[in-house]
Amino acid sequence: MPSSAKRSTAAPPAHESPTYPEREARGLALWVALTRAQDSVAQHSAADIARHGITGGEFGILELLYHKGPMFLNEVQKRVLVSSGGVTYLVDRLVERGLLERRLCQSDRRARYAALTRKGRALLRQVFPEHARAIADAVSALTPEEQKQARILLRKLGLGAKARLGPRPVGDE
Amino acid sequence: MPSSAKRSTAAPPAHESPTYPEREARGLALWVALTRAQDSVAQHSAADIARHGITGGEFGILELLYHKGPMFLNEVQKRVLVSSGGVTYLVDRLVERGLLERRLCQSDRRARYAALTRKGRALLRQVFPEHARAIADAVSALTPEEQKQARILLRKLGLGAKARLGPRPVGDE
DNA sequence: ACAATTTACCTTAGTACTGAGATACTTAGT
DNA sequence: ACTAAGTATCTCAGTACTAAGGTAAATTGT
Repeated sequence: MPSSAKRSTAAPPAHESPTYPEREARGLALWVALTRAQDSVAQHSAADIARHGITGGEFGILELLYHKGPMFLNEVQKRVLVSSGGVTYLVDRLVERGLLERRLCQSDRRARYAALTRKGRALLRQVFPEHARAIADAVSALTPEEQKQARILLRKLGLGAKARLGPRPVGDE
Repeated sequence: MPSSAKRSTAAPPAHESPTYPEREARGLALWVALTRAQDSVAQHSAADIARHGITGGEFGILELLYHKGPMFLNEVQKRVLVSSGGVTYLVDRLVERGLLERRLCQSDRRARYAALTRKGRALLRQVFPEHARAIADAVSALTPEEQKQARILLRKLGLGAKARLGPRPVGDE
């Protein structure tokens, strides 16, 4: 039964890992934990969403419109984590399924806004509470207090990291 | 200059958002903060890595082998967040670039292990410390104490969520 | 009024994967 | 030895995007 134990007699040679200064080690450990946690919860989310034949990106748009109401596509793009081409692609697919409508803006003919159809609204009214429960279950390893604390820390982390993205390093290099 | 302000006279109608029980609202807020934070830091990581013409997945494998030494491909697959086909694909590309070698296992001819070439090791020796600094910068909105706390919470969250994935809901539907 | 710029959205080509199934080998049982 | 089952890896078709560039409409400056 120990199938790979036998093989390990021929396993690659041992190896010494380099070490890093405390600041770097701390940052890396946080980054790894952050990615692993996100991935695990994302799998819960995706599994729940997939039951309805929708991808995460599609659900993001549906959910946004369900909660915030009809919205111009450029505003949609700012709020979800996909590119502008991605919004077009996702909205196309949702329109094909009859969950979403594109409507023209009268005062600006470049602009369109997206709105849920009755069918889309009905779907989300049914699906979203279940989804919320699935997410709440997924994060329930943390107590309510810990969840609040984690949210505060993550918000600070996320906003800080985002702010550091824009300003290009000028000067040396 | 307020370009979209004009348009908002024709904007979609206001809308009432549904509300949810506290437990769900808390979980969703945490999930959003988690995803946003991960995305922002991931952009720092990707930007740093891209300077060397490598993707995140490729870097993950290189970094793993750099720190842990040669390893069987199935072990690699367990440690990075990609599928088995993905590992093959990524390793192929790294081999093509001369950064990695596939070696046969003598006692089990099904198995192969991957090892950095001298060139790969040299690349990572140069690149990884910079990368560690980039990540440390990206998360530096949190104090060292906050980073530790966040790491602990995220680890608990991630492991808990992962543990809840396996057990399939048996029974109805 | 007219060119230049900006903004909004879409199209196209390409990328980095995933998932299912195929292949090749090993192990266990008879 | 032969069969069955298990494991390690690869192949290939398909997916969900991204990035760059294009078109149309609005805005600005002259």
